[in-house]
Amino acid sequence: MPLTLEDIARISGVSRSTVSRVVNGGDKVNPQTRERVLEVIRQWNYQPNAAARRLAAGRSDTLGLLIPAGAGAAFEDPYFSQVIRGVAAACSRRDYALTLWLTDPEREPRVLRRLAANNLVDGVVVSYTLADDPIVGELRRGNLPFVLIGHAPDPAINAVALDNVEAARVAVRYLLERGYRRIGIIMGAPNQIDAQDRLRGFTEVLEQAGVFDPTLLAEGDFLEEGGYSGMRLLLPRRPEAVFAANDLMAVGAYRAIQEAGLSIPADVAMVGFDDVPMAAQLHPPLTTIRQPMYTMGQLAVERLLEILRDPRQPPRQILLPPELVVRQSA
Amino acid sequence: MPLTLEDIARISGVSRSTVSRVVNGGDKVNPQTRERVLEVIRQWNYQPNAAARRLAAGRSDTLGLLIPAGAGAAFEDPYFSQVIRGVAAACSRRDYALTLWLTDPEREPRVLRRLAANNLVDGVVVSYTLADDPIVGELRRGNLPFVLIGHAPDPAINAVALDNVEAARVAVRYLLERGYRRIGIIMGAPNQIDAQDRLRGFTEVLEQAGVFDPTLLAEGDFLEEGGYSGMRLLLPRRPEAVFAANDLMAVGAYRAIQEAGLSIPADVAMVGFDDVPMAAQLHPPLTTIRQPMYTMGQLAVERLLEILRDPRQPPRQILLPPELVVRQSA
DNA sequence: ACCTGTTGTGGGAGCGCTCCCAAACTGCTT
DNA sequence: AAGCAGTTTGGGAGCGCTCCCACAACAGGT
Repeated sequence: MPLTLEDIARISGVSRSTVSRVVNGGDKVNPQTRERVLEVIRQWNYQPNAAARRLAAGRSDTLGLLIPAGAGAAFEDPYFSQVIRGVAAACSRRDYALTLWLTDPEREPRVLRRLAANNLVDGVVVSYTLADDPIVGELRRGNLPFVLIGHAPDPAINAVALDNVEAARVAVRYLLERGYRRIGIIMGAPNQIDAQDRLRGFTEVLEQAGVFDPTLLAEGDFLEEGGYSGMRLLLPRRPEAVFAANDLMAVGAYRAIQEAGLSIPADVAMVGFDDVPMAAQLHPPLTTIRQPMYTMGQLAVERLLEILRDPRQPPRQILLPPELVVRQSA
Repeated sequence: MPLTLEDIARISGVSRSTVSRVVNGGDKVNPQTRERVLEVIRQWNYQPNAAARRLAAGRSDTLGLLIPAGAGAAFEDPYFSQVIRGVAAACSRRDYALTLWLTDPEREPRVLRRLAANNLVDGVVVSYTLADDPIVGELRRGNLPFVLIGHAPDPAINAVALDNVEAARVAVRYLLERGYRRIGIIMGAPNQIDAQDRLRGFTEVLEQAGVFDPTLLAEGDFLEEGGYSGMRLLLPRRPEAVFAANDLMAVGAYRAIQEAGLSIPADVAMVGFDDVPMAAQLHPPLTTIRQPMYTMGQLAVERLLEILRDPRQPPRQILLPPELVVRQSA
């Protein structure tokens, strides 16, 4: 049986309260007493019972990470792994536990309500990728502190994101500068908000340059497969360059291009999005927009902890600047 | 303020105990009473407080997943993402929460002790990849139910794993059958148990065939970079085929081979290990050993739940058969 | 000598549940 | 009419902590 606070108190000859103060880095404890108690704690390897603490204090020292992409196909995308890594690393550093919820989007509200009512977690980082995801409304209505990651819908909401519209602009401007005019896109899954944003940036720049061609739009799904089929559709239309809305689709696009006996970038130039680890390993190495998923995960946690410390803080959007990583595909 | 059991009891005109019974699918409740209470619960959207439940029942409905690979470099490997996915999916299906710990191996015992003393989790799935990881001893000494994933060190321990030795044999035998004789290996990180096992299987088969050549062993690290440098070392020794101890290194090896102006499999054949999603997308598509990480994650959770249901069950090792996926690289 | 403030400590109450045992009610037998 | 088994319900105790208030001890100022 694990020891309790009371046990430690008895052993070290003080009261429950004093031990509690020591454990919680309490303020008003005689240094000698503190030392004595700490020694006992060390010696007996006492660990406070988290459940009791939660119940009594209404605080769990646990954060949640909610990824509605589900355990489904979308999880192939290294994007989510990197986000998880970042969030987990930050939690671990801050001595918070991390509860992970990979849900289907439909089950999400249920999960959320459970989390909130429960003080299972003190706050939650939510990956926001689905356009019109009702989760945002749900979160606002609830009173569980949260930070969105991936998209910042509204300045009144805490979020960490890349400016996807601007990022797409950067990519397309670069292609224009390199002299490409017939520029196509393999779009992301249409219900994904990043996909919509990237398409918007893409369209905008090309229209301004007067070279927008709607026949060079191909639907995609953010997966390798969609990149492949998107590019197959695009190739007969002879694009000089193609912007893939994420790297995974760029991989598929490469496959289609190379199967057609064409070469990158001589016949078709490519720009991707995300800069997943694989991107640098492709042939030729992929020029892409870097999205610092790992860092975003960390930032989201830091922000969340700030909010927990001082709940009255005004909301803040942390928008990271897009960065173009030029390699050899464009 | 969220409602409590007591509130529901008052509203529906019964006692705390009765509501508790209803909530927990209790046995002895009058069907009409049950209906009435359920209706109130639904109407007021009552959610039991998990912390209180944990404290009172000593059960948390939460499983832990411990990955000592850390938030470090090793996490580049999709292996871990897939395991996480599998575990998360199974937990979600069984209505268990999942607490994720990506720790440095050194911090791991501390985490573990915290988990155990705490009833933070009912049980834990532990990724076992580091040879001589003291965690196994630690787990045995403790009384937190656990299942290892990735390697099964001992029939007395619950584990889900692939037989890595046999898997390597399968790969090498295949290469021999195809007529290759100068067969090299890019080994995994030397402190990883899978790396050792795979090397063993590799060596064994070649020695039996009388074609083992110790100059065709190259050190690796399970990362892309190590695959690249390993292959650079190997190439001057003119191997006809190379077995990479995981797919990520095969990617690096491809890069080295192609940079050298050689072709796969004509000049050098390649076999990988894991069958990560990327494997099928390489040029040429990689022949590899499939390791069903996602399934393994699920199986580990199922097994853990079995143990929780009946703690006196004899331990069981679930060993999955290796499967060679023949594509075009060998 | 008194009061005042400061520092350190102790213990009661309570967080929201589960578990257990006892009480109340039912329907049936003798 | 009393007795009994079986079913259904109620309430006390307690899980291990935190929070709050009370109190003890001692300093310094009047």
